[in-house]
Amino acid sequence: MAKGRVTVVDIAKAAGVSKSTVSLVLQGSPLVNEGTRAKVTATMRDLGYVYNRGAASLRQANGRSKIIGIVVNDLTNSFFAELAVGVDMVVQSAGFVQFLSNTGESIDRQREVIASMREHGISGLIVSPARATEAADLKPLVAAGIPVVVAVRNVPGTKVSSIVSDNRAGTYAAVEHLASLGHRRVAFLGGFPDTAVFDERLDGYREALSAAGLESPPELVISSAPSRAGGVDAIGRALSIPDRPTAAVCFNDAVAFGVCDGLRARRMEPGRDFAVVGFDDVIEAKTAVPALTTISVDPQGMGRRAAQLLLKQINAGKADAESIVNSVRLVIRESCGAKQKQSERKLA
Amino acid sequence: MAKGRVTVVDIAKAAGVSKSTVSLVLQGSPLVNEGTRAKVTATMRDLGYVYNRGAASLRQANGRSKIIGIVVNDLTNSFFAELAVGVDMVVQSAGFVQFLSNTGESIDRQREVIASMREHGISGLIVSPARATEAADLKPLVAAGIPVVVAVRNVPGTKVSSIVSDNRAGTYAAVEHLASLGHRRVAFLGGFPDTAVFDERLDGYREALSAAGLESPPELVISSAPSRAGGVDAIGRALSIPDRPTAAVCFNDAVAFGVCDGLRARRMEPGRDFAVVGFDDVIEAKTAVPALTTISVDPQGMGRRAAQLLLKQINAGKADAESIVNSVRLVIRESCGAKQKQSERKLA
DNA sequence: TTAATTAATTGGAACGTTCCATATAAGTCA
DNA sequence: TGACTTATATGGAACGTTCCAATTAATTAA
Repeated sequence: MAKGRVTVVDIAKAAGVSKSTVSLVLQGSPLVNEGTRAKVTATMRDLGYVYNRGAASLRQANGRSKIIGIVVNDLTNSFFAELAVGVDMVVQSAGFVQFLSNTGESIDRQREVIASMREHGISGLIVSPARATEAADLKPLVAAGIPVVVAVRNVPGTKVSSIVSDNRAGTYAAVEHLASLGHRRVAFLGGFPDTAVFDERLDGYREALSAAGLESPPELVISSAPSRAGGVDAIGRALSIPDRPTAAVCFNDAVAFGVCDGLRARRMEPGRDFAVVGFDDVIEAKTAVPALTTISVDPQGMGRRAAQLLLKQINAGKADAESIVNSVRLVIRESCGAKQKQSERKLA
Repeated sequence: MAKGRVTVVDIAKAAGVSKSTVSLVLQGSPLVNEGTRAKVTATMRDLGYVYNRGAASLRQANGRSKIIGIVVNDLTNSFFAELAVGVDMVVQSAGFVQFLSNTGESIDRQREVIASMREHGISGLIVSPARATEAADLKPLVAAGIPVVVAVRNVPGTKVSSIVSDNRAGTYAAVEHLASLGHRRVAFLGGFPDTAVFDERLDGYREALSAAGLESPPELVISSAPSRAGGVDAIGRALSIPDRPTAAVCFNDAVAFGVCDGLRARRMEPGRDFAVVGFDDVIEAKTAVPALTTISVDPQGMGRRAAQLLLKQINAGKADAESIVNSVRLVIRESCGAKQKQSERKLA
């Protein structure tokens, strides 16, 4: 029926007003008479008008759009998927829409998508950076006055806002808990040693051990891929050392699940024969058997907070870097054996 | 340093050519001399030029952009996250960028985000529709000539392209396999009965049973939420009926994991004491203990194919609906007991 | 009554790009 | 020589919106 798309001029013509008036209606300006407003909105509905945000933001000062970008390093990891969902929630209800891209830890891909997003005129960016992201990758954005918040992983040497979880406090609490259950040899399993997140978690583990008066021999920290397979591998090596650990705090939940798998493969039951605690509290942690004791970080909440921070900066116009650390909490379930100990105590 | 953003006019001025020439360079036109091209690209780099796609697609005929939209019903479900990743892959390498939104099964939210995406001028849409999505929700898009492909779930009565997996063949193969292992009472567990996907999977189950000469008493199909918790619930009910089933094909992997949990809670070992097969082949299926026998659907591949189909239609200009059904395959692991049977056979 | 105020509306210019038709320069052919 | 090509380069006009300054109409103040 229509030859081209319906524009404000078409609406104006049909409603018998000027395009300026239609524009005012579009923006909900109080300067327009209720009657005219009604007439115009009716015409818009009738003609099936769809707003052209591209044209709008072209005209608007400095081309600020209603688009924010979010790039994550691994969307197939449910932690980051949850993060994206959290961002989406607040971004959506603020009338923004999100460009989402997955880098799969590729720094080149990350560069590409960020460039592409800039071309599309994003007014802000949330990035969970790929490994080895440098400050230079984000520099042009901030130079152009585009607010950026990095999430989950920090980018060293960069002056942008960030939101990371309190990794140190998390593993500290985990070790403290295990020590209170009587464990004396606690391993740290999984993760790649070249990352800031790994270092922080390891630090918390070491601090808690020494605070509990326990030693932390280097052979008890065993790194591996931060995945389920990595966990299987790590527990295998952990159980082969002479003076076996009786408990482990794992780099993340994926590793912890792998550790459980590895234990079962050796006829050991996680929670009863060996205590394991994870990190992240992914959705499956609660329903797994045994339910995983872990450090809960609420990635969705983190995403929400990141988005709120970003929106604040977008609205403020000026973006002074702000770093927020997301507090975490130990949630005690079954895989650490605490529940079991408790029932034993009741029997005694 | 710069007061406003750098535009083609600035580049033209600095390079001593006209804006038209700059535009030609931008589009990689062969009409421009190599020398000028080099000079122009150099100036662009020097001045930190960033292309304004908004302005470009405003001018371009009918405002076709390099944006495609993807809306999924539940991004926290790794199946859909994988789907999105698959889409992202091909979309990215075709020079497009994706708007991604999560509806969380809310039809209102879906309407909002689709409207918002239209305003931003997407040139195509991939949607894994929320439950109860109607043809009317997609009608305006196709009327406007915007290619749409629905994935995973079909929307009845709509004339758009679709890509769904061969649900019937999947459960058929599962039942066939279980029957060949000697099972005579096979349950169908989990899922909501009001969906097309459920019906198709149930159909395949029934057909295979009758093909194997087995009966399919109604008490053996037990619906529940398509989640891990739903699985726990369903197996609980399944084991309480008089003539217990000895095997189950589950609505999806989440349900299957729940079923395994429920079995263990009753001191039954999945694979040994009860055969369970899932549907989807999520990443954890392979590494779980026991490894899950399931129907592999390769959501990432599905995403890739959906994106390819969409891009084809975008490039073709005209979009005749095409439906492709994604074939699935039974992958035999441990939870169905086949491996065990095999080793028993070897001993015999 | 006129002047001043308020309320509602409006035409044109601008945003950054692409497209079209035209222009220039150099080379080729009778 | 003049009339063609061919290879490059170019000024406007257009895309759909918003903003600004200006206009009209209705109301109030003096």
